[in-house]
Amino acid sequence: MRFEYTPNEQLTILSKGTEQIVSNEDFVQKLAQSYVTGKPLTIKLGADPSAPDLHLGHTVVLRKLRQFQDLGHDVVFIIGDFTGRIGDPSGKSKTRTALTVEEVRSNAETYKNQVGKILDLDKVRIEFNSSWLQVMNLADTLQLASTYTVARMLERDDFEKRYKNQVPITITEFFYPLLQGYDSVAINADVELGGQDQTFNLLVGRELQRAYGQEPQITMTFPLLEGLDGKEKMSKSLGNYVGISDTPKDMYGKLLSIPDNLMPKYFRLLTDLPEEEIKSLTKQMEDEPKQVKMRLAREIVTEYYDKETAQHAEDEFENIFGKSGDGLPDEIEIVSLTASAEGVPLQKLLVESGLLDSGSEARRMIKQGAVKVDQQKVEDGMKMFVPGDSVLLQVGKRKFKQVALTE
RNA sequence: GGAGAGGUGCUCGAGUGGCUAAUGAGGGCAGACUGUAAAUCUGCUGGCUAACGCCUACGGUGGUUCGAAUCCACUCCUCUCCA
Repeated sequence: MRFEYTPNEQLTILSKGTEQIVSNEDFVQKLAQSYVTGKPLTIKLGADPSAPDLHLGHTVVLRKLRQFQDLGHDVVFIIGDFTGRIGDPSGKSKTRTALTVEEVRSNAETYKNQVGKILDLDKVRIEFNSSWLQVMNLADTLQLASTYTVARMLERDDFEKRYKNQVPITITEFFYPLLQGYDSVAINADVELGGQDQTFNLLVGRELQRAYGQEPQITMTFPLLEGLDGKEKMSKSLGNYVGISDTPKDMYGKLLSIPDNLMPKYFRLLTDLPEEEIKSLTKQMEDEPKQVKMRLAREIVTEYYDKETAQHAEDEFENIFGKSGDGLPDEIEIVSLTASAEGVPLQKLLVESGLLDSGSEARRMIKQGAVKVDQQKVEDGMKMFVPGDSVLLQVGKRKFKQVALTE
């Protein structure tokens, strides 16, 4: 095939937003070589099979992958159905139980649907790493293990930390980087992408490829995206994420709640705005932080939906939280519940409607003045509601339910 | 294999017989202030109950005791040192 962009142009596009590329010279060379031979590079991205809910944190890498695609390179998506059984040691994650074949399959399907919002699925090759890892025998495994030393393993900072702090590390965890690296060997990857926290694993891939007689891959890592709290890496388990399947309304609202200092980073990693514009927006932030943040939210919502939807989300947001609005979203879920003639007390209703999890919590919330009925604060948990009543329940600023009671 | 240390609520971490649903910090939630930002202040943060109160909880099982997170036995798990 013919590449539209020269190696240098490609390099410029592809380098943008990266944290680190190992190594730059090799990358230049690979790009040049593929340009000359007309042979696309094989770009690898590994995916965890257990978390099919993609959030903006994932999209940083996916967006880059899309650029590779647009430039004419081959993207290989590896579903780590086998490595998923070990679980990447990086966090506090404990060894996970093996997923069933069906679970993996259905997760992969979900994944595909979501990834399709960013990548051109027709041009993505999907592989399951169980297809080569499952069949390795002990001899193969030992050979793989012999390519790396304990000392080098302990270079990985989280291993080092845990070792120092006397936190257990299992041998299988040492295998994780090896297996992930072996994936690169299996598909003969030219470039592997990953978050900054994946640096070690990606580099192991290079070593293994060398050991198996291949040209080492280029590793391209990206800054980690902090979540809504502005501190921790965006993740589902921490609840500080914006899912790419979130409703426009949620997406918009969540984005407006990020700490100010995160805005430039979000613009840079999550939108296509040119650097100059991001700079000027950063400047504008000093005087009109809210305007800039609204722009950010609009940009991102537009990316996953469209302009009108984003505008609509903004209008609604302003209506709920703005000074002029009536404080209500335009769509409120309606719940029908039954009640006996003597009625149901408010605190029970809050639980039955699904707004709160337990009666104790309901009592607490009421006591703290967080509960409103038809926009009026109510502090009596025993306020009764009878069949025929239809009321708007609200807890805090963002939880609403319209409850209709029947006999 | 031997010796020692340790396993407490979402997390860290105090607590060595009753006053301990368990100090404190972090996190989270809610209220005030705001731009659903930051900072700050306040309250809440196992479940059931209108409430009094009741139930469940300190790795697991069993025991001592009027009473145990705290003592004993066994057991599982982790770490350190020695081999």
